[in-house]
Amino acid sequence: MSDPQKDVSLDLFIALSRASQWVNAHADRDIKRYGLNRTEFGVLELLYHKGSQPLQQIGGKVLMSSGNITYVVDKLEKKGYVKRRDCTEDRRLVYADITDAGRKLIDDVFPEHVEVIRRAVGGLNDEEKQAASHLLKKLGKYAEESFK
Amino acid sequence: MSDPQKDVSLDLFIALSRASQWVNAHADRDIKRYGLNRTEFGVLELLYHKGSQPLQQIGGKVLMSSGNITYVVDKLEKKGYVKRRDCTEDRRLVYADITDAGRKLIDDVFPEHVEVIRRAVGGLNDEEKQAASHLLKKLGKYAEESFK
DNA sequence: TTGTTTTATCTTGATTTTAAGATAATACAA
DNA sequence: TTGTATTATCTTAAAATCAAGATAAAACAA
Repeated sequence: MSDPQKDVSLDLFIALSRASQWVNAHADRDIKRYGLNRTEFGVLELLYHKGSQPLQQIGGKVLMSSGNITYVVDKLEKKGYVKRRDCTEDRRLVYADITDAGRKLIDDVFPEHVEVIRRAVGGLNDEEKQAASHLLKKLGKYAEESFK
Repeated sequence: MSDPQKDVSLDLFIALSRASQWVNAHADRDIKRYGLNRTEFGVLELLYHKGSQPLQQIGGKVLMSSGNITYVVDKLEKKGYVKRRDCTEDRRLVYADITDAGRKLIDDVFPEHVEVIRRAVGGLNDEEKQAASHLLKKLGKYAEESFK
């Protein structure tokens, strides 16, 4: 930063932020068409692909505060896509189950959504995508572990 | 997405989101120490590095709604880091100027901030960082241009 | 039992978006 | 030119979203 030549780390940081912002703009706009926002869609998709989860575990996977999970699940429940179910063994736990309507929504829109994402990342060819994925996984994993 | 093998685009999208999320977690935590949040810091840094900007243009660069620009600039102005200045040629425009206090803040904290970012992206070596930057710039540029 | 930990909810404040409105500049028609 | 319509910019107010802390309930350990 003090030296005149561009800093590679800062350069990477800016490129990462920009890329994420713009690719997400595509995804968000698409999700909006389904009457959901990014976090709602993320939770619903998680339940679809991974099955019922206690709220606690959802938070860990989507990187969200517990208060916000309650809020998001509330909204999904109001929309009829998710149902809460109390755990009988451990009564502190509350499971979120996807409903038939929720499953149908994902069935209907997920293929389109993937297509939108595919177009959004169309700036790279398959080989480049793989290279980028590999680097980003390494980058993300390190950033996560060193966050403490 | 219907075929069983992992989709390279979706894979990239997830890796991008995760990496951005975790690297930003480092940056956000650091920025908080200065009494600002990510958007405030982003706007202030923009004014520091690129000079005075009409509010409108800030929004374009930081990808924010016009209503939120007003809010963020208000806060920066209350904190004494920014000053509004009406444009004389085009009276619809309002410039945001960084103040001496704002400049001093960035002078003081930017080096530390860069250090935090450098540590956050420490999962890659310089060569990998350059490769990642290159790919991400390409990715971001395409996503931006195809967003319309 | 008592105290600690885990989990979910509630509450509150901060942030963001959206929509509407005010004002100014521009384009265009008469 | 004059007047009108359109467009651009910023602000305001309302509603939605998000995040953090406090609370409550249940599980667990001593």
